Amino acid sequence: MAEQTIKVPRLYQQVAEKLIEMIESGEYDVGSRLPAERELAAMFSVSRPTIREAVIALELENFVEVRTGSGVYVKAGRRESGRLADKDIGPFELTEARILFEGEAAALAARMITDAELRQLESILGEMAAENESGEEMHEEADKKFHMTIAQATRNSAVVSVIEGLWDARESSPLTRRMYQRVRNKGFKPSIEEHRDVFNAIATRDPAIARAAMREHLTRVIDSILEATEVEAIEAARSEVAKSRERYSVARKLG
Amino acid sequence: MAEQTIKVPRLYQQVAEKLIEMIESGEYDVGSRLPAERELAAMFSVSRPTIREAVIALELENFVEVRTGSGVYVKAGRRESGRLADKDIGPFELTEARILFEGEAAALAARMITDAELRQLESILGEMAAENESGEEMHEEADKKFHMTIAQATRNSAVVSVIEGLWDARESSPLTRRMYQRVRNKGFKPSIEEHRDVFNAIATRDPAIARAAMREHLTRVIDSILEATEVEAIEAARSEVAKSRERYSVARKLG
DNA sequence: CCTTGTAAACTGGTCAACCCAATTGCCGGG
DNA sequence: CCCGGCAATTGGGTTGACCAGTTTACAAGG
Repeated sequence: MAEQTIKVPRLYQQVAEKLIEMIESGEYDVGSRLPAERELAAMFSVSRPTIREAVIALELENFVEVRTGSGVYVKAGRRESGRLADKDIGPFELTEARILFEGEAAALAARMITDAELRQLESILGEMAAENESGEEMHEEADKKFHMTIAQATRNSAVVSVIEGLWDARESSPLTRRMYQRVRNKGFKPSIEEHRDVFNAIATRDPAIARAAMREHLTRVIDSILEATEVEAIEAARSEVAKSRERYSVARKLG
Repeated sequence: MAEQTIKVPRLYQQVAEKLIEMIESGEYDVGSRLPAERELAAMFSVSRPTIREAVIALELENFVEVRTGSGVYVKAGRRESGRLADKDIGPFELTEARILFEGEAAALAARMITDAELRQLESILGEMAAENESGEEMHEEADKKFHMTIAQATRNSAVVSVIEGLWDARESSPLTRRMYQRVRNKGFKPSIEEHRDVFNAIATRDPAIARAAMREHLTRVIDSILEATEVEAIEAARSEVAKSRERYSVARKLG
């Protein structure tokens, strides 16, 4: 059973990935032409249809522009893994919002949660550990389940919807998807210890403690993303919360 | 010179567009399988590679999910069961969520807001007053604008999108809409004083003060709804309203 | 009768070779 | 030096075939 079905990404995705790397590394200047599809096919040892699929993927992400009969050209859009297309939400903004909102959800959940839900939460920690051990692919499932269970414990469907939306938003655009993928590839897995801390905090049924624990956990998530993506500070700088000292003080609330 | 050959969109784009239309028109339910690539190819009278390209486009935009050996399935995330809209969220849940989330947004906004935005906020107070005087219809516009301006001051698009979603959610279910209508009919208008308090609090640029003010404001909103719907609350005593009535006091005490 | 295997049918994944049309570039004639 | 035209190059799209997972139907076995 040591054998795991390693999910082989589709070929065009691998090719697209490599092409993006090449473009981001400046191997092809903006405005310059990429090698012909036939050449690329030879380079990557794949067929031309596969190359075409990859090119289309890059085209949809605004990395390149294809001119019929001429070639595919690197688009002007400021490259360097950063350029968030207007509409999509970057991982930092996303996680910052989660710090704010899930912190409050945890606080409310601490007040409302039932013993049964607490047991369920704890069992999810087990699942998470199991997933971390085995296939890397699934491990986010338990993580989501953990956070959603807390959300549901608030007994507020609006809260549940918002938090689920925030979670799913990471899959919303190819760009953010790639960023999270990068984080995963770097070996960052949801820390059991951190989640257990959150669990313990909620188990105290003290809102302030629960909020502080959740904020702490998500703040570390931001740190992970930062570390993994060595991303331009421009976007990260927007995250005031990440560097803020205005953390909720557990001690203050306890007194 | 005047004659320009209209650029014919690439074939895969045309196909992708048609497929999106079909999906959005509900021709294929979420979770259901689309016709096989070979069938689609026959349907659109194009080759299979072209269909594949179109499918990849939909996949990148999160419309569908491709399962090898099985088929391509319509994804849920995009619309339908996704957003807060048509989720049937009661007014109390909604406002409770706003207390939690907008409170935090206000706190963050207090730290981030620019002088220009502060001026804009203040001018919205003026609009609100004007709307209260004249037609009742419009006055919610200024109210929304007020809250959205604060959200935008956080410089976090995830926060903005969540708060806008929460606002629009009041139009989601018929029940919720009727309740808000009732509140308006009872003569409850967004209080300028309350909003000015929030404005002043944010102007101090102190997160804690801003959060408290926003929570206070929204807590009063819940009171208004409670008061305005008291009769209804008796009818539906065992459902939402009664439960929420006891609930919101919990949220209030969290801070 | 129900269960269980297993093989066939189906579906996406990929490849190879081919034709077409637009673009580019070279080359020779003016 | 300029310009027209032809040929090479490039993307756009097609056909047909084969492979590898999934699903399904059907028959053997309990």
